Amino acid sequence: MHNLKEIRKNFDGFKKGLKKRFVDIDFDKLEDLDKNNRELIQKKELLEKEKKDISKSKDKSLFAKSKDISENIERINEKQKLIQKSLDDILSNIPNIPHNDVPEGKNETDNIEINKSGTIRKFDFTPSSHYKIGEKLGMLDFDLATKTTGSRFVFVKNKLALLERALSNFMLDTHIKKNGYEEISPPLLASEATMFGTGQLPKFENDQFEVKLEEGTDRKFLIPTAEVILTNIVKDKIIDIKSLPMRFVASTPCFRKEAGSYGKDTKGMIRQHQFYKVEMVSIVEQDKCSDELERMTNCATGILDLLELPYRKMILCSGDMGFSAEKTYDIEVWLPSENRYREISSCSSCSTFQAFRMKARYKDQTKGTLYAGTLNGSGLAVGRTLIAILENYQEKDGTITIPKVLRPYMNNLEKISLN
RNA sequence: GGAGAGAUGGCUGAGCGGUUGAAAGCACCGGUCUUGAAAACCGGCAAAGGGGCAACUCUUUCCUGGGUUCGAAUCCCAGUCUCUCCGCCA
Repeated sequence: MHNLKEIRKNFDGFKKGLKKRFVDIDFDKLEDLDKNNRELIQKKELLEKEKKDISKSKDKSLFAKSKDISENIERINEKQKLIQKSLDDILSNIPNIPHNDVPEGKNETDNIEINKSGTIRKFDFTPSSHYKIGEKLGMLDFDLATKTTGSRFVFVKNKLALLERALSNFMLDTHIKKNGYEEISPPLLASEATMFGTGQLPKFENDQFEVKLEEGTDRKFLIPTAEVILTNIVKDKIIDIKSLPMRFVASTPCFRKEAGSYGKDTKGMIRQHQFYKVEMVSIVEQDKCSDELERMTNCATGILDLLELPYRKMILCSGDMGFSAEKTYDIEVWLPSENRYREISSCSSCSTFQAFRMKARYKDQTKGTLYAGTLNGSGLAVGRTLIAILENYQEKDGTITIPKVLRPYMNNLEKISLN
């Protein structure tokens, strides 16, 4: 969320920054409400002062007057709270302002490739899709998931289940031992406030799975990504600057409704309601965001390098970025069956956007109390990594060669085959 | 599920109707001392919001939301969370 105080200082700059996002915001209304709000606050404070003075004087003759003032304050307060609420409603639905580096563009077609890495394998047969391979091996079962649960779920079985687990462990180990992240095994449910903190609420409620609880109790949601719960570790906190940067990593299931993606990637496990993802989160001093984003992105691509999977790095255009992001790199892995790259990781700097929502701050010696910078990135999406391995490491006979770095995690198994 | 106890600043913790934004300690920052460091001593140190070019100033905030009162951290009600005991269950 944006700080109204900062917006006020440079309203035109604010408008201009958001123009890149192609969002429809009633700026005039925002400005009006703010002006109105401040007038009411001033009125209220004047009366409050008067009341306070009477109370301090303990002069009984003034008590009746004080009561009058109280009523007056109450009236103004009602009005002011209403305006404040409209103001908050508008503000909490405004996305982050794109960083200067971010190219202007409408949608994913305007994203820009930064570089490619790895070699694309030449097949002497037509490469099969991951779901065909998986089903033939009897280790991916979509029909069974439909029976027990519904669409967009999958049973991963046998050696592929082991591969999935191996991938999680391999990624976690790498980020923990090599990249300095602290391992976390977090709750998979998040409160409403937590979901607000990272920006999933209020605007994207439709994408979230909410858990049904007794009426009147606080709402809870299945996390759509560990980013939500890891980032909120610093919610409502004044962080000791010495503990920055903080880096967390977790492997968790993620739950998404995928509303509005009907007909998109209906086959296979590219787009599921539930999937495992290894997520990295960094909390940094606010001026360190850009450096940390590069570092984090390298942590993500490092995994692909080790797995020897070909990929490319994209910078997202303004129109394709997530709500809370100021700058995002997508890492796309090569999928032979589709003959194209598909997203396998997304690393974003959210500048102070989430920190302001969460009230996550630290004290800087010269600059006072500052909002922290928050970053998140997949390192990597485990389900999609599984797909990439199935497709890139498939052999003509339907078997899968296991990448060398994963073998220690799979009892030194070298190949996945029917037997 | 039954019975209690509690929630105060970065942390620990006092206060339980009237300059209490809040004692004390720790942490942190500045200084004196020291060859340097430690210790000791002195000083500083909450956040959010409003006004002001600024110095500064005002308001709010002691879990959240209501209420009582001229006045609430302190009393009442509701909610959230934490802890202890009993029961139940991984």
